[in-house]
Amino acid sequence: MSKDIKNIFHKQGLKFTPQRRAVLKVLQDTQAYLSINRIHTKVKELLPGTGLATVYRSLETLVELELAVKVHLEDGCHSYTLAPEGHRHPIVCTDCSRVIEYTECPIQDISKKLSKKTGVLIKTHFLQLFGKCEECRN
Amino acid sequence: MSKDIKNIFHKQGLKFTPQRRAVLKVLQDTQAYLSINRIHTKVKELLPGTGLATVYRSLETLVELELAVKVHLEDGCHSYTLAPEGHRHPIVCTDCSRVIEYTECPIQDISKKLSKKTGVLIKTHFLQLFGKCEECRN
DNA sequence: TTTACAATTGAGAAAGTTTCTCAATTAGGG
DNA sequence: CCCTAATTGAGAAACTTTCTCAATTGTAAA
Ligand SMILES: [Zn+2]
Ligand SMILES: [Zn+2]
Ligand SMILES: [Zn+2]
Ligand SMILES: [Zn+2]
Repeated sequence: MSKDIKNIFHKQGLKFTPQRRAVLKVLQDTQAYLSINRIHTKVKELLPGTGLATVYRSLETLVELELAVKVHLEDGCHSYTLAPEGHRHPIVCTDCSRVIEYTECPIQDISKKLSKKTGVLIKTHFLQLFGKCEECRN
Repeated sequence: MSKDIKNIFHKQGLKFTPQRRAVLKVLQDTQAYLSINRIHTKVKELLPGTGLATVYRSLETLVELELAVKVHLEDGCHSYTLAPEGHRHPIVCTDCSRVIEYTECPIQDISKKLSKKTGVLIKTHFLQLFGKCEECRN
């Protein structure tokens, strides 16, 4: 597993540094959207002394490698989470920010229709669902 | 038309100031996503001397009144556009940032199914489609 | 294992974005 | 035409993100 990820870095001529490892581990261990500052805090628990700029740079790298995704929350803050495998969309609990992935994409089916109808050649889409999870409803 | 909008402000005890008028007009005249700075520039053409903070405040007010919506672009910058009537989703041209609205929402149909499946009571969703418009493909 | 080098890091400066403060101005009801 | 609360402009302040550079460190090759 870790070997695979290591290779993803090495194939791009990138180093698999402790800092990048730590950022990735934080995302893996937290199935939720995390702001930069929360990621920084958690990373420093694993690797004291890690700088904020490094967290920014690591996240940028992880997104380029498609190991993480940048998401957009309504309050305006950018957050990050582990990249889903395959084509998936997140359902986010607005209370606890837990993320549940789901695989049924209703967009792909209608993309072609919409392209014809609107004249816009649709390439990508961004979809997030928001709600309240079971635990938070008690 | 303008009377209606005026009333929306007055019903909330808000003033329909020249600055707010100008911000709204910029959004109305530009069927595209606009960054704060571009809005500020265009507003100053209509109303020289308008401060940046006022643009921020006006946009916040317009969003509260549901006359505008805040959107999220992949490069990270927040932008604004005129609020769509009813439930709609935007198709954004990644070249010219023109916005085409479309009304067929594929999410509402499957919300209930997903709620049962995942245990998350789905309340809202955020959907943006990206592509290349006819003009930009030439 | 050791060496060599390009990639990466931490620290702080710098740039950019958003919010806040407050005196002066103004829209709009009466 | 007043009065008053809402709003504004200007700049400071707070916050977020990027940049710079000397020092460090993974990693491939020897
Ligand atoms: Zn929850
Ligand atoms: Zn999809
Ligand atoms: Zn276009
Ligand atoms: Zn919808």
